[in-house]
Amino acid sequence: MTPPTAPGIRARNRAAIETEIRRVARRHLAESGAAALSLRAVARDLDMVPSALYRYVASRDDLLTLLIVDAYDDLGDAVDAALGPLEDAAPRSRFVAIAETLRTWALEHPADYALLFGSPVPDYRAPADRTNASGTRVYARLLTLAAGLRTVPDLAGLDEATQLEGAAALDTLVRDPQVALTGVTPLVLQRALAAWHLVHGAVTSEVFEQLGPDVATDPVALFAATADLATAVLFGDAD
Amino acid sequence: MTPPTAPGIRARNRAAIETEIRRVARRHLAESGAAALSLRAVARDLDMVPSALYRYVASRDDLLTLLIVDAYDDLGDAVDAALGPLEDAAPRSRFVAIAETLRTWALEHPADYALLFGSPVPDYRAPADRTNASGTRVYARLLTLAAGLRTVPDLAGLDEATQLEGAAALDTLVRDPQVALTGVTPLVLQRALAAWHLVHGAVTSEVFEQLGPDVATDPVALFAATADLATAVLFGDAD
DNA sequence: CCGATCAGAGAACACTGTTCTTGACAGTTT
DNA sequence: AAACTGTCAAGAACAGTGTTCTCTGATCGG
Repeated sequence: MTPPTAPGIRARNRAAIETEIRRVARRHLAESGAAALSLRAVARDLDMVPSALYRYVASRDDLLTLLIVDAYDDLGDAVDAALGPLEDAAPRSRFVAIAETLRTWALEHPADYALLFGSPVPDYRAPADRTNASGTRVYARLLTLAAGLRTVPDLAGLDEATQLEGAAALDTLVRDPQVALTGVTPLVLQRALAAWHLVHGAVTSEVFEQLGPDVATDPVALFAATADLATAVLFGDAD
Repeated sequence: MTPPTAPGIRARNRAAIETEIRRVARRHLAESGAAALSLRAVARDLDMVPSALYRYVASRDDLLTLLIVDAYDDLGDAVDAALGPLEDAAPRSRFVAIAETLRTWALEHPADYALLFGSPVPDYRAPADRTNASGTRVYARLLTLAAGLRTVPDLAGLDEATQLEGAAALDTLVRDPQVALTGVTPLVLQRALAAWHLVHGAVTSEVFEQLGPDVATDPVALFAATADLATAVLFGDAD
């Protein structure tokens, strides 16, 4: 009955259930947060007994890893989608696109954002071999933008020695062959990191409501100004 | 036997046990993180039965609130101590002092930092009436620094319209009488927030190792450069 | 000294993650 | 077609959790 090259009933069922688990788990994550993610609750939603879940997932931590990779990929996809139409645009508008995508995605998926960029889950370390590929996608995008820069804008009031020493601390990282830093100078990398930290700090503050709710009447405009500031830090009036 | 005005055995015991609970709970928090903070474990360490703890603490969340206030005050004290000798120093060096104190404190108390600035604990909202006083101390310090500024440095490459719109989003906040914003203009406030976000993003990235361990050979120098950048954003070459 | 108040103990309930055993079925091999 | 093998799910169990009772003493104010 089944075509000769078919995956087989078994394999197909397994794949179906695996995606189903992911789906339910992500829903639970969104609704109750990472710390409250319960295998039993997921199992209940799937009309399964808790132990049965262990056929598909090695442990709670393993499920968490799955969700982390999923979240990283979701964010990566969102960034790629935003960057697609801007392929030939100036680096600074590409940077702004990344920043605003990060913000939008974070506000839409606060639990996922917390999972990726919030406090680390205690006694859990994400296995690098499974998360790295997805986790570095956005950073890679950022680095390609910085790679085009040979110099860095000179802001009034900067202490040159402090800046140089800070950049020097990234020297070994720049030379690390594992990180594909296509000829970025330490100074540029330090600036790019700072720009990213600025964006990131702003998003975290808004998503986690660290300054309380409703700080700004127009959060979008406020963030646009912040992102604009970040581009000024990284690109100056280049382009 | 007991002096007439003595607090009485009961009251004294209670006070002693209350501080003891705080002490043990903070140790557990530091060792295992907020999510793993267990009332039963704390009780065990105090040679108490779990239910006895409920004479002193209304719930686990209540204990968490206690720890949050403690942490905020600890950070506030650290910042105040760092700022003390710099009373007459330039705002920019006071800003740097706040930034570096935040970083040092965060690295020394990562669990407390995660509690205050990391992902919010699910299904827990810190009761504002108990945390506000301690929670706003550092922000108040920051604002007094910004209050001296009448204008904001003009960075090359900034889009003026974007900046103005972003600042306008803070207009109602500036006018809010509840927040004692001693005459800070929206533009200055927006810049101050950005400077803070930059510092904050850098600290979070380092404490939570979001870019992996050992990004910089000299994290202190790297952070100094970041803080320097933040002062340039906020103060320019003023002072 | 006595009744009111409070501290702590102990048991219980409803949860959690995880492991082990056991029975049923699918897929493959003979 | 029969026998074997690996997979799946169920069920029970263990240790842990937060929380709420009830009950016994100790401490307090009058």
